[in-house]
Amino acid sequence: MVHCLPAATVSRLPLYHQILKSLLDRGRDFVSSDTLAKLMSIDPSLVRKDLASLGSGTQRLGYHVATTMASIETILGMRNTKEAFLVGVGSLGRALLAYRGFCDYGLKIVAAFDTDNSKVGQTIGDAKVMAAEKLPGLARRLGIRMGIITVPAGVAQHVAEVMVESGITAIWNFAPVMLEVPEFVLIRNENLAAGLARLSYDYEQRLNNTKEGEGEQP
Amino acid sequence: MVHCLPAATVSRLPLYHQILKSLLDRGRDFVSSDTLAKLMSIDPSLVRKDLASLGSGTQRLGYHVATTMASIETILGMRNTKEAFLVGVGSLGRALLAYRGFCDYGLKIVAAFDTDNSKVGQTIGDAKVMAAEKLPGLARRLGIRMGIITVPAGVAQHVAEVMVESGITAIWNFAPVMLEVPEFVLIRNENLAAGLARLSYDYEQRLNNTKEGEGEQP
DNA sequence: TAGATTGTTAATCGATTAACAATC
DNA sequence: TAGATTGTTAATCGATTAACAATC
Repeated sequence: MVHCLPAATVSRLPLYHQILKSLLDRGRDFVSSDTLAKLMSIDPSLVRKDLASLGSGTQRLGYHVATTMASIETILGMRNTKEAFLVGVGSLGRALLAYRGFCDYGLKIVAAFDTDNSKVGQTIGDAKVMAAEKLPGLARRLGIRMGIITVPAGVAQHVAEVMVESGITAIWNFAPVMLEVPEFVLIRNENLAAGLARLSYDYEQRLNNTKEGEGEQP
Repeated sequence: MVHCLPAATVSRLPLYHQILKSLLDRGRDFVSSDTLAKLMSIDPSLVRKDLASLGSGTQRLGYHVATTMASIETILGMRNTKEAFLVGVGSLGRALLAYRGFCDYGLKIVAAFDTDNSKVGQTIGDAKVMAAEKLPGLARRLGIRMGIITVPAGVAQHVAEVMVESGITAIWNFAPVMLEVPEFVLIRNENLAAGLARLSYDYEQRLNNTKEGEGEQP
């Protein structure tokens, strides 16, 4: 393996990228670990450690914005186009199909699938909606390796199995289910409700603290 | 503070909840830490440690599905309704408005806002779309504390500031920007592109490994 | 040169795993 | 009772922070 960065570092790279992009847009050439750290609410030395692995720092000046962005893009594989199929043309599926931003990350959704025949034939974004049963044949023919699941929880496991049988080995899963798939299949769960629950917990927590704080005052 | 669970535990609670729900649907009364661990691809002792804080385990039998779910719901504050405003009725905003699942988590999106007048007046899900300038007044009047941002990156910071000025203290942010807000404001970033980047990295990584593996064979 | 800022090492912290006694 | 399974302690691992020397 050329790069084998710590998992925590990898999950911060997209955030650095995002910030660097906005700095680039504003015409900044260099940025310091301190500035980045403040924007991300983390420690400056963590920024330095993360970016040291990219080897793009310059003492006294900081990090060159464009170069650092480019390194991140390479490491994350944003520059290699990955063609994907999406299954489940509900409101979330539609939103993902319509979103233009993913192509910056090398993702190209080439077709969408749904069991609802009234949706078949529509075009959303760049993708045409097709009948679900056409997926296996097309996936094989086009050599598709990535699948996006935006179906309801109840059918997601089935969809995942069909995808795997059709040669798909990386799944971006938006259904709130833990999919059971063979070990060689990559899964990335994007559980919106889990994110909400997290926010909800912190919210609750703060309410309780405030109440207690009030109670403690004499 | 009554509960102050480790951050890692909190982020797993929604996943336990999700799995327990599907077990309940299938009529299971009890489940062991081993079974849960397998479904989540984590260590059984981690499951026991997480759930011990809920105090719902029964030796020899495992965890009572319904009771454990209920505890999680209480801890995560899923049972308290939180009224929210959503700003940005694009395709993602529409998807969130249309999604029925959030009310299980205590979230009720009571209104949506957009600067595009052609969208004003529409009803999506249970929410009516209103003109953006009405947000501050309404938020104050209704005592809204939670905001959902689904606008493009470029205007997200501005929207966040308006929200904060209007009394909103918890923000669920879907725009790919790190928002700068006062310390007392809770932020939960839901960065889809970051998730994609993560999957993309693992995908790339595997490709490289495979290639190297092949190369090494004599 | 002096000063700012990186890169890197050691120290700390928190999360996960392993092991096993407690118990239903 | 014997066996299964939790709860909990100690050990390990990985991630973050603090400190500072290297350097442009």
